[in-house]
Amino acid sequence: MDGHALSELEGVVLGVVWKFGPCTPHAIRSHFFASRSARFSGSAGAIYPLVARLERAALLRSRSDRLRRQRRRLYEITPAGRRRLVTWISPPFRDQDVGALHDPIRTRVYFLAALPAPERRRFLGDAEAGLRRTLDLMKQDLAGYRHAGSHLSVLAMRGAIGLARAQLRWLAAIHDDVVRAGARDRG
Amino acid sequence: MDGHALSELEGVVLGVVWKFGPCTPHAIRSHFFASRSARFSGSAGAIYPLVARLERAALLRSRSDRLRRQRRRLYEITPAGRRRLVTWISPPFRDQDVGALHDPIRTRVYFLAALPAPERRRFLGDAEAGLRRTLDLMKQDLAGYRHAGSHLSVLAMRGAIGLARAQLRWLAAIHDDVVRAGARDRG
DNA sequence: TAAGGCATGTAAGACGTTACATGATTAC
DNA sequence: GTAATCATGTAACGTCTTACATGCCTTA
Repeated sequence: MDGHALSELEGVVLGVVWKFGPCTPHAIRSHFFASRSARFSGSAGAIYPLVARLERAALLRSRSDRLRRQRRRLYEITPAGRRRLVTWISPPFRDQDVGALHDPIRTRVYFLAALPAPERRRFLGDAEAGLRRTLDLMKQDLAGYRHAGSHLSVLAMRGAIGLARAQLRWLAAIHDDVVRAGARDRG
Repeated sequence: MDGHALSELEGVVLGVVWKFGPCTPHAIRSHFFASRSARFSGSAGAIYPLVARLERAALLRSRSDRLRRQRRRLYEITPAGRRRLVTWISPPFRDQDVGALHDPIRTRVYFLAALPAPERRRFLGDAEAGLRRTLDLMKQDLAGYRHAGSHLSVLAMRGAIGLARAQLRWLAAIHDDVVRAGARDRG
């Protein structure tokens, strides 16, 4: 992280501190708790060592603070951190960044011939139900961001919603094929 | 992995061995090398210990083999492994499986106000170019799967292509907003 | 007064990756 | 003959998760 590239989590944390700082590590964690994406949990064991690392690299700086009698530490981004954030965001993109997205449902579809036809039907039904729930939650998030005037969060959320809709369209489109698929030949 | 749930990589490997087995660990690795998804690299340091683990858990069994004078080990799935695969594929899905997909481009969009407007334009242009390249490659993969008669691979690939198209539509839709966005207020 | 949110951290472990080391076989 | 591919593995490391430990503050 000193000479090397930032990890995905390091980049996001740097971005969060830039966008919402000065803030406590706990506040940073809250963003991950609130996120629909399960990529990172925002666990203490990840965040506290990470901000310490970023501070040692002079990308963040911190000061002690006190809220009532509650001790806490406020982090903010440094000019070097700001430059590093710009580099992290900017092209060129790595192949993995613009490559195929990872989708656990799709991964399982590759092996769906391992299930008997009724189970395959249940698979598709449950996946659709789960995606619809997620979609509803994301629509609520979207309304919240709109209300808060978080312009870029609104745009990003539209992307996430577009992906969920694409997943749902795909499930509907392949339904008949899947239920009939690969009964004897492993698909 | 004995009493616990299978990791994503363990599930996929079990599925690959079921679908293409008996096969060598090297052949398993090839599937990851050929995959458009960057979730797993198929590194030797992941695969060889993993198949050994699955064999200890009696989900795979193996036998020594020889191709010319090349020693190798062929793995195939056991009945217990087959049952475990079915469980791994089947609902109920975890929240993370039907939650928002992780998309590195979208992650960066949250912080796009950190870039000046011309850089934001370049960001969108490069992302679009990268996604189009991926899309083209995936279309070739699709044709290959069709030709090979890999029915479920065709269906899965249609899902991946649908997602890439959704990403491209999203980028086009937010273009004007992004370029104007959050010049002073961090978006 | 109990529950839950705010706040900071550490320890152990799971799970990957990168890099290395070795050797046989095939295609140019 | 030499480069690429097939083939098997190990060692060191990075990074994140789970679980634990502690304490303050607010609300019901």
